[in-house]
Parts: sequence; C-alpha cells; structure tokens
Amino acid sequence: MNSQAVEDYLKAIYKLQSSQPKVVTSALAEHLGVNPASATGMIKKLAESNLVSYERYQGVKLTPPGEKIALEVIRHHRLVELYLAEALSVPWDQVHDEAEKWEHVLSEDLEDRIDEILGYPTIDPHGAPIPSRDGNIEQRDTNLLSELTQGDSAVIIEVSDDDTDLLRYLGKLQLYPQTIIQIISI
Amino acid sequence: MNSQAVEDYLKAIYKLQSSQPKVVTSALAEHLGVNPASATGMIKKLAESNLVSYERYQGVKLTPPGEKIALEVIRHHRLVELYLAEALSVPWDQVHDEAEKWEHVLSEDLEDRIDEILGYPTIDPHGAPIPSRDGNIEQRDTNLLSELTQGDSAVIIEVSDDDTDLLRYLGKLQLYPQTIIQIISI
DNA sequence: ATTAGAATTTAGGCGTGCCTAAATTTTAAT
DNA sequence: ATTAAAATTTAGGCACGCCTAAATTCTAAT
Repeated sequence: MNSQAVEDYLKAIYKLQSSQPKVVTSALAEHLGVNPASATGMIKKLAESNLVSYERYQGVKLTPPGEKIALEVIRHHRLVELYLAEALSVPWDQVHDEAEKWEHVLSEDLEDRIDEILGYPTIDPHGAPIPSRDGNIEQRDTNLLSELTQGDSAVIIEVSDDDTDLLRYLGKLQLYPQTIIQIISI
Repeated sequence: MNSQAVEDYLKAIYKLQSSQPKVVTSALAEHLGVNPASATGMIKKLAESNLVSYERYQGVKLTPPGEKIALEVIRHHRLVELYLAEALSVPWDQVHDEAEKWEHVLSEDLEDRIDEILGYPTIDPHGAPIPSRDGNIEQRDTNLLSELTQGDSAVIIEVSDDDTDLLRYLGKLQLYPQTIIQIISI
C-alpha cells in the first residue's frame, strides 16, 4: 500500500503532465502546497520505486506503473465525488475537498459497490472522465473557453474541480457540464 | 485536529474502561496491536494534552475532554457502520474494518447528512448504541450470554463488532440484535 | 522482609514527510 | 564568454508514532 503522500504526488504529477510535457519541481511543489526541497525528496523516493523517471534538474515524468497508480487514485476521487453529489446531496463545490480525504481510504470492494450503485458512470460532477478499473481514461478533444471568440457556440464539457468559489459562481449561472453556451461578448 | 493515532487510543481506552475500572498499559497496547513501550509514549502525550489522567505504573483514565473526543469517534464509527450496511449493502461482518478507516475522515457536514439519511438512528448494526452529537450515550442493563442458564429466555441486544469470523457465524444462525432466544442446553 | 517474576517505563533508534538555509546547476541577458 | 537571477538540490533538523533492549517499579509468594 502506498502512503497518502505518494498517492497525492502521483496524482499531482499526472494532472500537471496533461498541460506540460515535463513536470518541473517547483510546479509540483506549488501544486501540493509544499516546499520545493520537500518535493525533490519525494521525487527521489518515487524514482527509487520506479514510479517516475527523473534526472536531476530535468523534471519528472510518470512511468507506466506510476501512471497506473495515479489513475487508480483519480478513479477513486471522481467516483467518490459523484457519489457524494448523487447519494449524499453534497453541493458540487464541496465534493472535491471531501473526496480528497475519502479517496485514500476506499477499498476495492467499496469502490465496486459505489460504481454499481451509480450505474457505472463515465464522468464526474465536473465533467471529467472517470478512469476504468483497468486504468483506461477517455481522451477528448476540447477547447478552452478562452480560445472561443464572439459569436461561437459550444457545449461545456468540463470545469475545474478544485476552485470552490469559481464552482459556486458557475453554479449560480447554471453553467454545468452539457450546457450549451454562446459567446455574446468578451 | 487530532491525529488518527490519538483518536484510536482514546477510542480504545473508552472501550476498555467499560469493562475495567483502570485501563492498564499492557491491555491498551494489546488492544491496539502495539508494543507496551509505544503505548506508554502515547499515554504521556495524551496526559500532556489533558485527554487522560495518568500516574506512572497506575494505568490511565479518560478525562471529560478525552471522553468527549472518544464518543465523537465512536459516533462516527457506528454511523458509518450502519450506513455501509444499509446504503451500500456491506455484509455486517465487514462493516467494522471499513468503518475503522472512514471514521477518521468524516467531516461534520457529512456526518449530519448520513445521520439524516438514516433517520437519526440510535443503534448500529451490531446493536451498539450510537452516541448523540453532543456526546450522550444510552446506558443499558444487559447480561452476558455466559450469565444465562438452561431454560432462560432473552433478547439479543448487542454483539461484538470486531470479530469477523464470529459475526459470519452468528449471521448464519440469524442471531441478530432483537432476536429472541432461549437456552436449550449449554 | 525478601525476592522472583511480571508489568511498566526509559533510552536510543528508525522511517516518513515536512521545514529552512546553503550550495549547486541551469537559464537567459549582455 | 561571463554573469546575475532563477530553479533545483543538498544538508541538517523536527515531529510523529512505531520499535527493541535495558532499567525501574510493582506484586505476590515465601
């Protein structure tokens, strides 16, 4: 069993990898709210365990086993988020913080039960894809809102999950995933 | 926020206090699967924080603030046990182990939601009373099965929650709380 | 009252994951 | 090519919670 810290690091590296080719120490440390020196220490440990590839000063990248674990954690996280929203009526701007804690204590057995109750869902409350049990995750071709211009129409696919204030604001405007929008002015 | 270790120790002391007036170091260590020397260390720390009263070589006793925390943890544990059994169909011999992990990450908000969904229950799946939010717990006058003799009738009030094999066996015999039994032979 | 054995505590150590401060390496400007 | 600034790593420390081994204290038998 991996420690919570290891799981959090792998998850963070996975997220940062999606926008940057090489994940640099300071970005990782920043994302985790940790001192860069601490991140270096953990990176060395992860490299030791063959969960990331790493060369000094050159940033870090998940290995296949590292990515597998990251996807398991993300699956837990997103399933829990959806379960909290659906079964326990937790507001969508709060599910992320709760799931951050629950994802680390979810047994495989409970994961399966929740998955079944939810009807084997594929997206979480923020529109993010839920990885399958065997570690596959849907790749999508989407645009950022900032890439659109006046007059464009679009469907909201996904919103960031970790900004409570932003989510509360979007909720007020009814801007949930699947909503159709049109850019009137910028 | 108290660490998981602190919560586990307080809960263990609370449990042991119900059968022994003074909780002795070795019993506590044994219950927690920890070396007696380690228990001594934690006891000193708890005494430091005024959660237990303690005199060297004389055993340990919860102070009112310590008992309050213990009851909160027990409330979490028992609510989660019941929720797992009711909402997620987890077999009654497995809910204890799952709840051991979940009890430490349950927010007050989620506790309230679960409590409401379950209809403000007062006993858990093993028949144990669930403390109220403000730390009250029902005191009951019960007999041990071993105190009964041939011909006696009785109602099962509570069974121990942490022996998976025993619980599976009792389940097979349908010996759940509220079941009426009669002693035929010993 | 003495003493053997049991229980408990103290002493010293270890792994994890964090920190700050200092040293090193990279990068980008001149 | 040099150098200043930024990024990263190393070094040394700390808190937590566990361990083993050794010392101390208690208990009960004689």
